[in-house]
Amino acid sequence: MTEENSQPAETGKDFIREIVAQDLAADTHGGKVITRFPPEPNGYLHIGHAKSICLNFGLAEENKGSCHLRFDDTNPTRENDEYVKAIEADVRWLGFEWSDHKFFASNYFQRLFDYAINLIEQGKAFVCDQTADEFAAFRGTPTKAGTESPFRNRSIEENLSLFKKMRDGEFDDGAKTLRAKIDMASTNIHLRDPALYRIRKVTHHRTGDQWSIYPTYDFAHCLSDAIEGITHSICTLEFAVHRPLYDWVLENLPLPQPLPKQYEFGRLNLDYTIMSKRKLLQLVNEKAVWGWDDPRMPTLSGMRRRGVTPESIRSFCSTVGVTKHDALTEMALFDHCLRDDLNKRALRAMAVIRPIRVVITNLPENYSEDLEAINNPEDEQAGTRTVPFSREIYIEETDFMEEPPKKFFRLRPGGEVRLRYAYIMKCEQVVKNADGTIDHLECTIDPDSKRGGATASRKVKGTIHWVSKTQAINAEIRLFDRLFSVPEPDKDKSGKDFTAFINPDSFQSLPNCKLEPSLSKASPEQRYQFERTGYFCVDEKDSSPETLVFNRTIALRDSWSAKQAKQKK
RNA sequence: UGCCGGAUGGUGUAAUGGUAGCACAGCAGUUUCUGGAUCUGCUUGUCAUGGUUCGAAUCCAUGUCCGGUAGCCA
Repeated sequence: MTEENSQPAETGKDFIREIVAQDLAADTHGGKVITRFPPEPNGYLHIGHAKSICLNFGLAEENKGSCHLRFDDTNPTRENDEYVKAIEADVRWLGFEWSDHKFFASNYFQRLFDYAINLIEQGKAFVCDQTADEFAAFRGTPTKAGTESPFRNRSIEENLSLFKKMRDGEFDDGAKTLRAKIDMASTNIHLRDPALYRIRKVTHHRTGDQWSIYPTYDFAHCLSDAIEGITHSICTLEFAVHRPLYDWVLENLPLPQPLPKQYEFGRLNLDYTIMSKRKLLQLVNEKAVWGWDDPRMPTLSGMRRRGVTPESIRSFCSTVGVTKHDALTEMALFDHCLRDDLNKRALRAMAVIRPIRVVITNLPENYSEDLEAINNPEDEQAGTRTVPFSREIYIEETDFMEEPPKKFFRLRPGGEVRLRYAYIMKCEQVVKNADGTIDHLECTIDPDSKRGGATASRKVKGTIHWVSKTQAINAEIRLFDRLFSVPEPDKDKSGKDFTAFINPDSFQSLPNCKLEPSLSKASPEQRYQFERTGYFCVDEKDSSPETLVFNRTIALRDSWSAKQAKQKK
């Protein structure tokens, strides 16, 4: 990561960096900063996770500490190894490395079990026979204290024996739980004797059938942090009410000091998309998208496939900052970070997405010429390339209008336009098919108007891109738009499901695009700007040398069509 | 209704008792062989009411609004 990206200069630290700096100054943790990114392997990572990854790994990097990648795999019913693999790949792709600090909560199952025994022995945990419904009914309400479970005062010996039987699979799923004995009258519901262990006779993706009981998040997470010597345990706002329980568990067990401390920040919300793993999974399962890596998905794998760069995601995360209140960030901010990065790194090329054929009548039949084009005006190192020019070319359908509006600077009957890197061209004739559609255009060029030529400096308002017909390569180009048609699809006032707002026009395939020949050797990692159109990359899954498939990562800013749209309104 | 948080332009953020700043978006220009990029300028803000203070976005009080929280999910 470049330093400019990681911290905006001259602006204050966010509140978490402030705390870390204070802890360092006060030597609270012996000068160490150890954070962790703790995904549950039950889905793919999305841009919201990227915010957390950048925070946790960034904090470690900035303070010469370390950040652990820890899989929070305490609920085997919905976790699996495919997700573990995908999560690792995504974190690496984002540009972060955990070296040998890869952990699984499931690695601690035995120690967690021993800690549970310890609590029982202290009389601070008990085995409860209540059903889930009874559990809920006895919990009380925010205003009414709960009622103690009738099993709360079992003897330590009985608890010990029962808990071991739970482990040994002697009871059915849900028949019993291990609960902390805290305070059924607490104003914080999470302190009303919360469950620590539940029975789940399910095969775990790592421990197999070794366990029939699994620790809850509240028991496993804080202890995992303590076991790993985490100094700052950073999570999202909704866990703030769990913090007293986090502290209670740690303070009641013999653990190395100082204990880790939990801090909460506001998760990333982006308009026109959703950030819930459950809902993203629903889109995948209901085949509303092609999969987790659909280019329209806010997942890291989807964004990668669309051509988004990890650098742009990091700069975006740094731009949105870290605060304690929930915010809804505009996608436009992300778009800006994306374009900003792509503009610097993308190789320029010419591609015609919706072709019209043009015959240049004042050129001989087999005319062919090589022209020099700049690969990236933002980066001289990128050099130049050769683009073939000939008697027949393709231009963009949208670059020609028979009856253009005012200020249309492109081609019109009798009008002139500059062909990028080539000649000034005049439209002489529109040749139509029997049905009235345009078959092709007949044009002439000014032969002295090439760069350096006698008439090169003639003022022509518009410059358009083109591709030589004989050397053109065919490709499919896929255009993507936002997945949802409203800013907050999961917050509908009338109670409609988020799927009701899926944008039906979020995907469009153009199968007959014409590309300049240099694009034949494009690789999925290389980002391109198709001049005047947008940023594109080869689809990592569906493209092949025989049939190239490009994805549009994002369109170029387009002040012309923006103005047109406004005038229509 | 309890408890826990939070509130700075349209959006995201900074200012840690001393000139409310930055970025995005928007608007108007400049420039251009990409209607991209660049560059310039502009509009818009401290939730409310009191209090403390020479001075308050910042401290105090009260209120308002918003979010979280009542899985054997994380």
